[in-house]
Amino acid sequence: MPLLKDVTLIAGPTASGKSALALKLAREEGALIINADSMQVYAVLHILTARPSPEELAAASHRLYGHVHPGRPYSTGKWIRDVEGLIKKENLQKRPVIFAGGTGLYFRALTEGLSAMPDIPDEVRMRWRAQLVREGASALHELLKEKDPVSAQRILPSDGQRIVRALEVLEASGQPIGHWQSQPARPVVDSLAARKIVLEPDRAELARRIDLRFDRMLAEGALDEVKALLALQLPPSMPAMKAIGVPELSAVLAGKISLDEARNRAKAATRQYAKRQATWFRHQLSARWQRLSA
RNA sequence: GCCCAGGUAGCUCAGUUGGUAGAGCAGCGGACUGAAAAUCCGCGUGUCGGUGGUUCGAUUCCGCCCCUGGGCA
Repeated sequence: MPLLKDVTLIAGPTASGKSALALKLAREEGALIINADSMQVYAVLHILTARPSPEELAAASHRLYGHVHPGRPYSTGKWIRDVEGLIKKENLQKRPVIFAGGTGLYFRALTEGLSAMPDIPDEVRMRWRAQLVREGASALHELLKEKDPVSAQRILPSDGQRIVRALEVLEASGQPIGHWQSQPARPVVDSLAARKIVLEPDRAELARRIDLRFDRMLAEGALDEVKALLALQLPPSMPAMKAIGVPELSAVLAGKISLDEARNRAKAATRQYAKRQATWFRHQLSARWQRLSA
């Protein structure tokens, strides 16, 4: 599949105004907007993930928003395959496309590709994750040292998630994860031809916007949204259950903390998330990205 | 006005039998190849409310003052 050429990438921390910018450009250029945010893919969560409003959705074509059931395991790999499917199905080589979102890894997958790796059977994945919960990260790290010493050296004994990933890839494929990661990856978009924009707003200003936005989310019915999500009875380890605001508001519904407490915690969690995003964009994106302080 | 309890990091508080202090949270910096809104690493000097006194030395003991709660009038 040829690389997509007529592409705009808009990255930025949460609440930085990516969606608004994407919408403006899309209307000027007749472009299609594709979501590059790992949480906005989930159905049910539209308020808490700050998905575009119905009016915004009507003002331009949007794809890959809310298309995943929160109980379905999703991943960067699935997303990039969804993108490739869209490109084929809608013949996007012939149309300007805008990717907007806050998930740095998704942009990397777009511009550099993901190394081909085998799918991990759900059974294998669930088993290792359960073992992580039971035995803790450092015990699994000991195991990894025996089975895949190269990875064990690269991964800290406290980093449970990466340890489990290395173990499951090894079990499912018979090869260490490093073997797969050294395979050449195939990008999806032509990074040199693309217009690449990162929004980098002032931290204090961003914090103000985050506060206002979370208050607005509550006013718009975020609590009801969490109720609807909880009604699905998903394990709390599912990614959708970890969206900022979900654990906090669930605790309110369970009578464990006050709404005010939840409000403060969710705002703090959002600020911390924005900081991690800013760090990623600062160091992981190439110098060829245009950085807007707005 | 009197009595009691407080006043220590941005917040909540611990502590120093006198040798200028440390937790949680917040905040800041960083890592990042299929859960990435994830996962993980690192960073703690602050007139210890003010001012006098005792002392080699006071945030710690004593006096006075200020502030915040609560009680009594």
